[in-house]
Amino acid sequence: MNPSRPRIPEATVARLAVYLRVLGGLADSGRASVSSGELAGAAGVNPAGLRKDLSHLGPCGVRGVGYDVAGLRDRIARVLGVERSRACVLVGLGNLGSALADYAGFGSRGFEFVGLFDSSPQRIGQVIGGRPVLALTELDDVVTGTAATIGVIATPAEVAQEICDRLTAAGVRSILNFAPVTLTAPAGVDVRQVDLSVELQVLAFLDTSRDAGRDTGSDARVPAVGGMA
Amino acid sequence: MNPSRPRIPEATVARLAVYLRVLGGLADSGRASVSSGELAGAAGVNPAGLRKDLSHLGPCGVRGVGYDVAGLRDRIARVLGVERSRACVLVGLGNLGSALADYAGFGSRGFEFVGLFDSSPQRIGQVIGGRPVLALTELDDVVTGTAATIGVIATPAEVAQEICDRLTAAGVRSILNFAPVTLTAPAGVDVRQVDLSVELQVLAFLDTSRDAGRDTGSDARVPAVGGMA
DNA sequence: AACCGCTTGTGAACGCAGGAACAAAGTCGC
DNA sequence: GCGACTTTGTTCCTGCGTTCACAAGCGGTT
Repeated sequence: MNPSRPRIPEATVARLAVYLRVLGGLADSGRASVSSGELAGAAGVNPAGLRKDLSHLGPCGVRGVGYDVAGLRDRIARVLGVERSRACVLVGLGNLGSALADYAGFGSRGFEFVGLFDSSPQRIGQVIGGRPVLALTELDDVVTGTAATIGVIATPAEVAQEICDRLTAAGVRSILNFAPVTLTAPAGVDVRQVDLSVELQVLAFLDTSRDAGRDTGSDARVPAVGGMA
Repeated sequence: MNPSRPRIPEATVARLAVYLRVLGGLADSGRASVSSGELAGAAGVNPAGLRKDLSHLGPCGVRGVGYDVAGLRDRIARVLGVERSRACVLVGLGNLGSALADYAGFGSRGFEFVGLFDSSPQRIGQVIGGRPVLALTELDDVVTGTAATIGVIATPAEVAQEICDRLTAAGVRSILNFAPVTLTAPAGVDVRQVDLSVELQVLAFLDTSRDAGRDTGSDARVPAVGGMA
């Protein structure tokens, strides 16, 4: 209940980001206030769970009325640390990296790519998402110069660990890795892994077990797709 | 412990997919057997947890020796339902969709895109990842004709729900959604959400709480940048 | 053939997340 | 001004996931 210090469960943080997106949409459509039930419905979660998540921020609603859309949005943004723009670097501009660099969803949510890096001479100098692709040799200078603390790895798996080492050596402390390898990073560095094929394989398993499972399928397990992934 | 039927926790399924990837690498490098400790290290998990995960498949190791790499790999692949190729359709071939269509990691893990769809006339007819982009009007015929059960949505958020409806109406029962919206699907359809900006926001939160949390950072004298934003 | 070391598989405890029910609080209507 | 309704914030409880620790089993060695 302490508003800022006591650590918030990671699952809650992931949902807060979802609430933030929904609130942004509501604010754009002119809504002034919203109830927990409606917000939970739009986010795909349980209303009680949503209120519990918000309780980690301290009281921020008005009983009998609901939540102020803009106020709650700003409060969540502040807690998540996205109320100010954060500098990120992106390494690897193949298909996936280019998609990430050009993804408007990042810029609109407080993330700015201050450096795009690739090892291929063919890609260096290209402009993707409004920024030029730089050579890997400039990585260290850019990271230290911009004080970027977030790095995104979209390279082939073979070089991902090396890039991770260089990023951490340059001062990056949070890494989002799309390469299908398990990275090892020094203590104090957070690494989040997004493996697209893992997501598909989980789907395949659910599909298979549904086909084969006419016995268990009685209850229709609806796992309340909690889109954290 | 029942080898195949009793439902395996979803968290375990996700890790099994990671083990499968690691085992594939070990098999390629000629390794014949591997211990739980080594495999856990390569996958970034606890050895005891790994053994518990594998226990859901029934006994599949040899005490005192370890696990047979190829045998365990095939067994996991069979449980996950990826030992045979699965037909998938992909809707939305912007930057992200094109990256997905061209991502070799899918094909090598038992997923084949049997149909790429987009609404833009400019993209229809283009060949991406070896397959032509089709018009959305053909979606229903392709899904029913190929018996595809998995659909991937990489469209703008505005049309994602409509695509979801069309996919489920055509018979798709598993959906991987990259659009930043919460989809509602009929019961019996699994939806997994991958929101890239949510991942970054979780990183931002960890970063912020680390900056503010002077208690945890006891051991690491992080010289790094002088912390002026 | 028996011992010993190594590794798996499992049982138990701990902590955490999720869900439902209840009390507090504020607003709207009369 | 007062009552009733609405909605939040909290508390309890149930279940799951994770971790630790130990017994069981197999191979190699003497």
